[in-house]
Amino acid sequence: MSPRTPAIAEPRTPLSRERVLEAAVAIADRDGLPSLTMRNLAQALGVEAMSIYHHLPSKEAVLDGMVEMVVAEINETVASIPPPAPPDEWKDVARRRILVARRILLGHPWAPAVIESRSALSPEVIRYFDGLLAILRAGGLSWDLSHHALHALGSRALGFSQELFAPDDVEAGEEAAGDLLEQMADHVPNLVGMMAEIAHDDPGSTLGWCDDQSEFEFGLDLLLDGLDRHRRASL
Amino acid sequence: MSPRTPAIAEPRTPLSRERVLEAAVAIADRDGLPSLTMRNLAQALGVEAMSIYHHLPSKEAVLDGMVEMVVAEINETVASIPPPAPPDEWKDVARRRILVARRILLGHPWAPAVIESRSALSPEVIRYFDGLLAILRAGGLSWDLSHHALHALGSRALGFSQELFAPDDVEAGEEAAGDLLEQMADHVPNLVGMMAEIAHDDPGSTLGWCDDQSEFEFGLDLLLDGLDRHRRASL
DNA sequence: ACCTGAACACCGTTCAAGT
DNA sequence: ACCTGAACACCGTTCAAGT
Repeated sequence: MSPRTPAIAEPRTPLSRERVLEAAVAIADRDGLPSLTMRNLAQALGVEAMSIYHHLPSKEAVLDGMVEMVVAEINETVASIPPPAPPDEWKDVARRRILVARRILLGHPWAPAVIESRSALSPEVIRYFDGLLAILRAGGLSWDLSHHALHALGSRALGFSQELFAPDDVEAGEEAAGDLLEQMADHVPNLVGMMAEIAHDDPGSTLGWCDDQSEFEFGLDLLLDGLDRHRRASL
Repeated sequence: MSPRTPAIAEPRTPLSRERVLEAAVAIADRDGLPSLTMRNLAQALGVEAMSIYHHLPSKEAVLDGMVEMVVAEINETVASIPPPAPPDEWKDVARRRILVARRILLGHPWAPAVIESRSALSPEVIRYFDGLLAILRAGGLSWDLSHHALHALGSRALGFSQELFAPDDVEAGEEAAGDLLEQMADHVPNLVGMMAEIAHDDPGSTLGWCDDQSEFEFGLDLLLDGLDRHRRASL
């Protein structure tokens, strides 16, 4: 309109690797991973799909970058956790670190699957494990035991454990589970018994009867306690 | 050639759900999951892609069926393992069952990822867990502890734990890992130290320095031992 | 009932062209 | 240097048609 308005039609902030990755994370967070297509991503950025390839070489690179983004957030957050003072505190410090990672990952439900699908190792993930390793060492675990510990914890170290019975729609999932169990009741007497017992102890919990958070912590403590027992046995 | 040869041009065995799934498993075993396309699968069966939809409603259903196939094989194999006699043997029986599942899964490298990607629960997987639950109960674990145990074991109960540092090409992966660590040496002193120590203890093991099988067993025993301690504590 | 061919609505990506 | 439009080589799947 005005005479000296630059002729450029709304160039806005120029595209960049950072902006692309932020938009990608936002789409996956909001609409789920299947909605993350190159065309979709471009549209969110107000740009054509092919423009992205000027900043990232491929969609795989986009996924790699998204993981970096999330794990970088984890690394920044855990950096403020103080290191263990007496060796016996290593468990609590490792625990806190892992639960912080978990809290952040809960905001990015797509992240576990994507992290596990990466065959290349990511610098940020490596940094995370290096920090955890520092805690194990400070806690008095040998190099060998620390190595075993990283493997034993696996993705749990990053705060997630891919649940085998995790329907994407909780309500429909619970109903389907109920139907299936009822239908197979004769073939799966133990599962039927278990569910009956749990429903008895905690009525009204047939829906959402598993608390993911406390199940995660139970498994985590099982591993941390076992590792600490190994440590004490080797003193 | 001969006069009374039926006019049908080599109909062979008619297509069936079973045949489709067997072919699908074979393709994924041999060429990897990305090679499993509907067109590819049809070609292996000597048929057009659309013919498959007469026996399976979708590709998702094909993947579901493939999981059923593999876990059914596991269920058949573990069926011959005798149940625990004195309660204290439950750990060994559970261990044997899980390692059998693992051995079978090793023949189907695509299976872990596909199993974890299924949101619907599979009858064969449910049967497997029901059998494991029977062992836990026979071993004296309470319903509640058994429930925690299933969650804590998670996919480990089926014999796999998705490794975070698992390159698809081992040789290239090890080299890339070495390069990356060297490059980030200042930022990841603990990992560098760990690798140096392990290389020192066991020279010539820089390549393939992690024995997946023994790492799996270490983590498994950590969990089983912890669960058994809970059991004894509750007596 | 079972299978087919063509077509549709998507993908990620290459390439030559624009500014 | 950065972005675009058209096109390519794939996907899974629908549909009308064949036997």
